Amino acid sequence: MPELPEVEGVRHYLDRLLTGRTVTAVTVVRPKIIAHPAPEVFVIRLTGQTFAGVERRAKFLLLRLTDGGTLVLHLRMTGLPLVVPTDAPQKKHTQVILNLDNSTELRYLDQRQFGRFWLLEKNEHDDCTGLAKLGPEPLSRAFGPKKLAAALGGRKCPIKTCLLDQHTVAGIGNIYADEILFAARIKPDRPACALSPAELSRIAREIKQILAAAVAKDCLSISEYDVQHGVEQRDAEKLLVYGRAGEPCVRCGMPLVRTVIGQRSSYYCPHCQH
DNA sequence: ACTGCCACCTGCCGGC
DNA sequence: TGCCGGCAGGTGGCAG
Repeated sequence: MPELPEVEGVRHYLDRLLTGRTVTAVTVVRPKIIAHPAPEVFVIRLTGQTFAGVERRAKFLLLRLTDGGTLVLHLRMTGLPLVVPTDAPQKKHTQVILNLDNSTELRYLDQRQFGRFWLLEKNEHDDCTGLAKLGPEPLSRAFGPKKLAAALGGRKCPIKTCLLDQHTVAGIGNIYADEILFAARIKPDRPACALSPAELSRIAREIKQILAAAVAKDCLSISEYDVQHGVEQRDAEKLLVYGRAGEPCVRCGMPLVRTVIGQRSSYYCPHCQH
């Protein structure tokens, strides 16, 4: 489901409802959701912990604990953490439950079961999560055209594939990759090594622009991340190309097309993206 | 090291 | 109505 902007919305939601709460009990419905440590150890170590705050790195949620440890969560495609009253009816696909000290519980739902939890100790440096290998955070000041050019190196694969590679830049997913390349007027299948410095600058600028706008919009509609419905809605009207094959391009009016790049659906305007 | 391809899962949708 | 293939916003691992 989520790319960086949606994960940021979830971060805000969890930070508001979890900070200061203590875990009174842990139920692991589906053990494979716990990537590290072993599920039994996970339960023992997490019980009694208090949340200090919730941060985000790329698409990872970092639930900081007051003892210096971190509960890491990646939602992958369909992960959905909800904080609900203890007596709320349990929904299908509930995978992990953390009871909290205020008669609420954090319920982790995940239809496709791709999401994962990791519980890291204060000074645990073993990177079982993959966090250490991530590329720069696209909205940080440290990221810009130079960083992008350096990360792309002379790679021959399509620029879209490179943007989806979390080692290049961290947090872009399939939808925003298409939106970014449309805004930068670059065809998604262009080999990264064939892009000019000016084109790379446009891409770097649009990465920041598109993601920042999406984060801002998500914060405004955070109430949409609704406990009742359990779904956050991406405003599809804001997407200019994704999912719009056959519709007229908002810039030139020519029909948008769908193709497949790196086994992922890709949408672009063959007339004004080069 | 890079690249392509598959696997991991469930559910939904359109076509026959 | 029902079955079947294709598709889904992510990533890790494998082979070449």
